[in-house]
Amino acid sequence: MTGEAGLPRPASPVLHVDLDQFLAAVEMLRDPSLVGRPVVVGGRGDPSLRGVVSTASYEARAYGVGSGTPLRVAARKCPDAVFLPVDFAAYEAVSARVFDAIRSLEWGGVPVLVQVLGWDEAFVGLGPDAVAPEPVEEIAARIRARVLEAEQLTCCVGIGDNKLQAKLATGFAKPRPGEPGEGRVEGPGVHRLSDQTWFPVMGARPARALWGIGAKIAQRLAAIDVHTVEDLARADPHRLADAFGPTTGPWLRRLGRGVDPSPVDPTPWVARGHGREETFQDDLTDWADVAAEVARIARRVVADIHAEGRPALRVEIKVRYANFFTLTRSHKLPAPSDDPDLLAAEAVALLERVEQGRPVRLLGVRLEMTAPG
DNA sequence: TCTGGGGTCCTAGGACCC
DNA sequence: TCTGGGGTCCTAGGACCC
Repeated sequence: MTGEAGLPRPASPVLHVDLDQFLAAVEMLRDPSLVGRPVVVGGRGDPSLRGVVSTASYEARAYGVGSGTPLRVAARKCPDAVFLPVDFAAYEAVSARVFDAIRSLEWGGVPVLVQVLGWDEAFVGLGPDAVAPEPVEEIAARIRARVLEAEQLTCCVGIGDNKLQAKLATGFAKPRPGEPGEGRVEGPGVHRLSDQTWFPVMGARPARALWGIGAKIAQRLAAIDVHTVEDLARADPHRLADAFGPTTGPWLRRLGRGVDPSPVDPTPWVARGHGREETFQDDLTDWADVAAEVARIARRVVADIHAEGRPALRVEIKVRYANFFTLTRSHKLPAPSDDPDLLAAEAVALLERVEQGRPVRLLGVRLEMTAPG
């Protein structure tokens, strides 16, 4: 069986697992007194500093605080919230254990395939030739039970005929924030979308609801009179290709029709590159400081790529001025290098290609690595 | 009330080459 | 006379997602 692009298609349903309020939930496990309270995890955990919310607990979401809300705004909307800093190492450790627990599950006598998407999400599926004997809803229930048993965390599961459908189905399974002062309102925990229910459920929803369509693409679609998922499915493919290009156009059309030929790919993640960026609490005005900070950040990134054992092939810097205007400059190296002095000097040299003298709010350095192996 | 940090992929224009 | 046309590499920026 082949999909639209001639790629193998999942023969069995796909599941998407999404941990509930993950960062806040980990913090509640460490400090049970937080349970039931509005908890905001983000930045340095100090709402008087620059930063945004990474995860808000459902109690905090009831006050209109969500991912991406500036911490200062969150503190105004929900003054009683507990603010906590992002603890990368803690979430990574719990996340790894959760997905290991899911990987230990079998489905029809065969280990499941797990494709991790981030700290708190994964697709779960079977190989292309495997056939699941039991109803997929039973697997969903076993995943939720295993995650709860192993790590005392709750999660939701979406089921679909492909990854796109499974990912969107999870949204219907999720709890919702209640009224301010209340806790969460439980959702069903599991929801299933399929080729049969795609248009009845999704057709009238805005195209923006699709995974991969953001505000900008939605706006450009509206300009060619495509507003809903069904509009997108019915749109003239040539018109989409003209407006969005030969790759993005057909991909948008597939999104509208609920088609996704990509398999669940359990191959461990290999980063193309690593970068670090830093927003300064006070804008930098002295460009000697700017150069020194770029060199410092570059050396940290070099340490990151040393951990992978792959040299850098391209150096990129990012400069965000106080007015939020942001630009990047990059340079391909004549030969791969992992030399901290050389790479820091390359990063600093790129500063010569931006306008200097204006106050700087953020600096970033990114190193692209050679392919592994 | 200002707007994080870590990534990926796609597009588009110019350079350069045949 | 007017100024090919395709392919690839490099760079900058845009858009999206978690």
